[in-house]
Amino acid sequence: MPSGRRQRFRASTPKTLRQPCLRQRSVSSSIPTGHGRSVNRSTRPAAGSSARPTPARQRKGLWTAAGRRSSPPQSSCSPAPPGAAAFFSRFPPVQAIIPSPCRSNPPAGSARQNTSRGPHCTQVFHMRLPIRAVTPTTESAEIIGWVHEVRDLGGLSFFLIRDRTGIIQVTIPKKKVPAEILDVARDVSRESVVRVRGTVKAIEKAPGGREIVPEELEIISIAESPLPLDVAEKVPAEMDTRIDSRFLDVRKPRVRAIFFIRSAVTCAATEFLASRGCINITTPKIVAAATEGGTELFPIAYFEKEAFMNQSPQLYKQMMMAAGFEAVFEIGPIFRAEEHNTVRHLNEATSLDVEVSFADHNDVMDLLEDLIVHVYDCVKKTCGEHLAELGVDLAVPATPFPRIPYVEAIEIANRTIEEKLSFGDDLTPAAERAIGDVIGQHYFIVDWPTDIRPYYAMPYPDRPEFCKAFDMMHPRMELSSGAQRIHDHDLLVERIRAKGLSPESFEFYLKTFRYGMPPHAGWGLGIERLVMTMLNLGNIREAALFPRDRHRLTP
RNA sequence: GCCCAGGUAGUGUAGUGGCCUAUCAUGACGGCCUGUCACGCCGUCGACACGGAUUCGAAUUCCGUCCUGGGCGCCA
Repeated sequence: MPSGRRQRFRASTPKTLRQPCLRQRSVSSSIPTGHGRSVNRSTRPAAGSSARPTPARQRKGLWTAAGRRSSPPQSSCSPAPPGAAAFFSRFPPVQAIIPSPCRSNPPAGSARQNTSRGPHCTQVFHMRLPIRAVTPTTESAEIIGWVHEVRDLGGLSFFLIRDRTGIIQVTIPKKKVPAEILDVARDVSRESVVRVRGTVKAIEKAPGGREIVPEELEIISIAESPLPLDVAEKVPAEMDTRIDSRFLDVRKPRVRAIFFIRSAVTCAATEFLASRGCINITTPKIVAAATEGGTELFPIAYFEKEAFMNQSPQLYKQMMMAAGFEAVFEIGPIFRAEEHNTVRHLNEATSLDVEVSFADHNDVMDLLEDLIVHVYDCVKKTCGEHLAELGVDLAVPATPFPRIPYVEAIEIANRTIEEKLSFGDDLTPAAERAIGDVIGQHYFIVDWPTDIRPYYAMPYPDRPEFCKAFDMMHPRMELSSGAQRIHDHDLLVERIRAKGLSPESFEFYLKTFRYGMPPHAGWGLGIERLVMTMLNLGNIREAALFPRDRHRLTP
């Protein structure tokens, strides 16, 4: 039997040193769990009891604690992310770790007024301080976190405890702490969840200038050993291994930083678009027909009908122009059944889609570049620490982005690439990189040949072989594509036919063009690509929590 | 889908026919160690993807299967 297994069972025995007041608090009567059942708290093993808590019993105790809800969640009208504001309001220094749109400032004093616990806070754990909040001047603290590293020097041992706010050192001078704490410390494995309460000492030698000497130490959830990958990053892991155990991979501060920043990106984009009058919509992801032909669709069984996963909200956001919403946006998943296998493609991606009435392609390009700048600016202002973790020195792009006609773009590319492009070719990745090297910043490619753009792109009236379509490029790759759309019903039908598609299968869409359709324009932007290029990530899978690619369907 | 490269302890690697009962690191376990911060030192543990073939002899060569990474087409 592996030694790790043996250790796990030994560590499951209750080894908790509690103060009398804490004992009292933990033996309250049955409480609602918030999960449709009640759990009697007194089932938790008493300190020093000889009862062996099974892993199931341990989890039960956790559920009890985690499920407790003293009050309904606060309204989400608060500018801060729902839930997060209340949860962190007691610890103002920590708010900085939750990226929030940079224009949103919580009302002064709100942190102090709101003393009720947030929806995630619990009775048992409400004394817990985020690790960030423990400073050299803190007198005593109770923290809960994961065991990041253990260094046993003999008479002295160091435990690094990590939560999402940071890492703190817990120092155990073996001759000075109670034997019960030593017993627990001996059984702790890396990545276990532990609760530590103790005095805080300002020590220059310790990380963050402070450390905790424990008066209580409790294993809340033991981690099996060996770990599927090394969270402390002494040994690297390959992408595949990392995704197999993504929940562990994301515990790495560096990986976590990517997703904190991604959250800031989507929050900032949402806030920006709302401030420009765009209405946040949600459109169907299960659809009956292809949006624009071309890309492959994932078929699904929909009762007795044939259905597909949506490849783009394109048709629906245009329909909302006919609905008179005038400006809409959506951040949601898109599905592409293409069998590509590259570092910049996912089969399930996140798209930020925008559509605006009474606007042309130039108007929405202006909007897009303003959004990019706003998002970069917000990330730079609110995510400094996460950027530092990733070693990224973020430069906010300058506007206006150069707008290069397609014809010029292929000329630029042809100066350096081997396989020359001719008119009517789409840009190859090599061409994108060649142009990116010349331009050196975000840019647009405009005035595309009508033939290589979707049917809904508006041709120029005076030279219909070109259309009012554009791509927005990062020097490394395409981030967004958009266009002014055709709003004339008959022209649209003509273009659908010209693409070899059947207008009949688009009737639900075409119908909206017959009862008053305003001129409109819009674009779609890949969130993973935006994050990938912003943070200079080598693989788009780094920017998706649970990437779906050609071969991966789990986790 | 096409092309290329791979699959060796939990993780990351070395190893191109006998020097391999397989290297190094990390890890786990045991021991020593009171200021570590990738702690250090000693000892122990743990692996050649699967099936077939060639050979006196295969981690190494060949064939097949499964799996993975990257490039391309296409796209965001």
